[in-house]
Amino acid sequence: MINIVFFGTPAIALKSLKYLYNSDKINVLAVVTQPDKPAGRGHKLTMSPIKQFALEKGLPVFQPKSIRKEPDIQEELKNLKPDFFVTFAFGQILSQEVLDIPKYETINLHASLLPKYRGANPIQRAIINGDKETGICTMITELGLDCGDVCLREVIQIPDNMTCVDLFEEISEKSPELIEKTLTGLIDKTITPQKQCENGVCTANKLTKEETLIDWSRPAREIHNLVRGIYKFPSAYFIHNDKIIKVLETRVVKGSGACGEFVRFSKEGIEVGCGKDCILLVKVKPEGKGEMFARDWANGIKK
RNA sequence: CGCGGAGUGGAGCAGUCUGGUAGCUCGUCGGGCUCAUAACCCGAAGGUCAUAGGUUCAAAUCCUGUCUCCGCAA
Repeated sequence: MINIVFFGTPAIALKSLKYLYNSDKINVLAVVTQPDKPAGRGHKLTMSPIKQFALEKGLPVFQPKSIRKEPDIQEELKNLKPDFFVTFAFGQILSQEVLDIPKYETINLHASLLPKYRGANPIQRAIINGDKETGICTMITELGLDCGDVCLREVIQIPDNMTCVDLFEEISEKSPELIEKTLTGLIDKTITPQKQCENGVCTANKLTKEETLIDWSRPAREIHNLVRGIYKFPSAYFIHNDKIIKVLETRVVKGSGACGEFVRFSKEGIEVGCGKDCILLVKVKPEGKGEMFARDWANGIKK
C-alpha cells in the first residue's frame, strides 16, 4: 500500500483522485486544495470539485492560502507519514520544506509533452498553436517551473476539430492510470526518471484578455485554432454593435473578403473575411444571450 | 445583497420610453416556377407577448413580486 497526499483543485484532476482513492495499491491519506472562493454570478462561496469529493468520502482536507507559508499544515502533513505527494493542477508553488515531507518524492502530472509547454496553460496552448499532438507527463517535482525529471509520458493526438473541452476530457481520462503506474514503478524501481532535454523548452503562459479578441487579419486557420483552443471558456470573441459576440464553433473555408467583413450568409453560418481564406462562424453566443447557430443570429441582425 | 443584459408563433429579433388590430428575417406545410453558387414567386398554419398580482375604458407596453437564461467581474 502506497500512502499519498493528493494536491489538486479543478475538475480535471477529479477522476485521478477518484481512481487513486478506489485503487487497492494506493491509500489517500488527505487532500490539499485551494481555499473556497467567491465565484460565479452573485459571488457565492464555492468549494473546489476536489474538496467536494474529499468531503463526501470523509478524507481530511487542507486548504492553505499558500502552503509554503503555513508551517502548521506542513506539520500536520508530516504527521501523516506519506510516501508520496501527488500534485495535479493544484495551483500553488511548493517549497523545499514541503517537498521534503514525503518519504520518497512529490510527483506532478503535467498536461504536455515536457519540456514543451511548461507552465500554467499547456492544454489550450497546444491547440491554439495548431499542434497535431500533445500529451501528459508525470515528473519528479523540483523547485523550478515544471523542470523535474520525467517518469512516464503518454502521447495524445489532436484531431483537426478537437476543442480544448475534448482535450481536457481525454487528459482527465488518461491521467489516473499514468499516476498509479508512476507510483508503483518508482517503488519497484522499474522507472528511471529522465532529465528533460533543455532544447525543446517552452512555456505556456496564461491567456490574456487581448489574446481572446479575434484579430480578423490573421489567417483563418489561426483563428480556428484560437476558437477551439479556448472553447468553451473563456471563448474567443469579437465586438458587433458594441456587444460581445463569443465564437464557439468555426470552420476554415475557401474564399476571400475584407478582414472582419461578413462575406456571405449561408445555411451553414456566416462567412467572414480573414487574412487568408475565410472563417465560417457556425455557433456563437452574443452577450446576454444563449448559445445559438450563427445562421439564426444572422436572422436577427440583418435588416 | 458585486455590476449589467434578456425572456414576444418552431429559431433569431423588432415593438416597451410616448398604452389603442402581433411585426421583421428565417423555418415548416401547400401550390407555382426554374438558369440561378442565401434559389425565386404565391398562399397557409402556428403566439394566453416567462409567471402572479396591480393601475386603466384598454397593457407585450406602466407599477410590484416570483421563476428562468446569459455577459462582466472574481
